[in-house]
Amino acid sequence: MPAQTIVPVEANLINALEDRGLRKTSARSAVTTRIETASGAFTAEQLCRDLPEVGRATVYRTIRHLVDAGALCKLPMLDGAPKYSVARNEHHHHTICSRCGAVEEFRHSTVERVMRSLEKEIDGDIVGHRMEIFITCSNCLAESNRGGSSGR
Amino acid sequence: MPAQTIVPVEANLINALEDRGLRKTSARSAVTTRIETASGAFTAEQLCRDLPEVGRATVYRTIRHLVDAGALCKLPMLDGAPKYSVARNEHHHHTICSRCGAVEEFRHSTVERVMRSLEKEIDGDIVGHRMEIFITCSNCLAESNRGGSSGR
DNA sequence: TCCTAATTGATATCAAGTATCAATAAATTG
DNA sequence: CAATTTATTGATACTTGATATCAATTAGGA
Repeated sequence: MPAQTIVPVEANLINALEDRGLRKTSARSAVTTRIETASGAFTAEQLCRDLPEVGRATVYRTIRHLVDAGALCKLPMLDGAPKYSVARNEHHHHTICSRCGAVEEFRHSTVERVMRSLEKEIDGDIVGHRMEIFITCSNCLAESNRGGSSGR
Repeated sequence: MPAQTIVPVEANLINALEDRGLRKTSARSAVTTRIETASGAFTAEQLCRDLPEVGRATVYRTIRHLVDAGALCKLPMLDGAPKYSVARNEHHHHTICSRCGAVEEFRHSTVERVMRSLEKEIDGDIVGHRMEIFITCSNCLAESNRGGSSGR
């Protein structure tokens, strides 16, 4: 058992698949490393376009596995296809820039505390929650200050 | 101007359309009264099935108008088609029963207060937010207590 | 009533995503 | 390491949800 065979912890996504008893294949590695390399949230179609060597069905299947494993968050958008983002923290929420679509993760204890206070008011058992904050991100703000009305 | 011509305030949805300069047609009335009569949230396809006399395109168009007018909320679901629910209060959130799909509206000042405290922490300008609480509603709880494991 | 612009709805089309299934690749076993 | 078994792949067809087109129809003002 040489120390070299220890898998680096950064390889999160492919591990999440192996933990579920799924085989480590080149297609799945291509998908997971692409997700880990690229920055930020993405749609399934974007991934397909970025990885023409991997079949569409496989891309969709791999995404589904990752969501089932809790390694990816599925974010249904008000219009168009859902976005996916890597789940870095156990429980968290998202900010979504309504101008450029950038998604960031955040967590705040107050939100969780509010949930607990709502339990009394809500008729039924709370089993989960979801919260998205729509923002204009600092990049987009800077751009509109700089460029004037050019911000597409 | 006889008093009789005053429109009852309950006819909310068709009014919302007229307020936007849209004509009051029989197709639109059929859609809005169906929405007002039926209870709870619905999908576009459900409406189409309930109103075979109205064309699909018209159903979808009318829904879109109502959402644009702020009279309907569009709720993207984690899977499948979005649901729509009548917006009774200006600003509110939703509880969604993950067993039967029932949607209820709620509002709570604490949630809004939390939003204000998050403004300091978030990089960018907050332009809105969305929050859904997933519950097992009291009906479903009662049913599973009564029927045992029959809960579908 | 007449006129014009808005509306309708059958149809075609688009987009996102899933099912099928023969060919292929991974793991296992002898 | 070869043989065997089983999971996986991906081209294709299909499903579903929703929108575009456009001739026929209708609402509502003049």
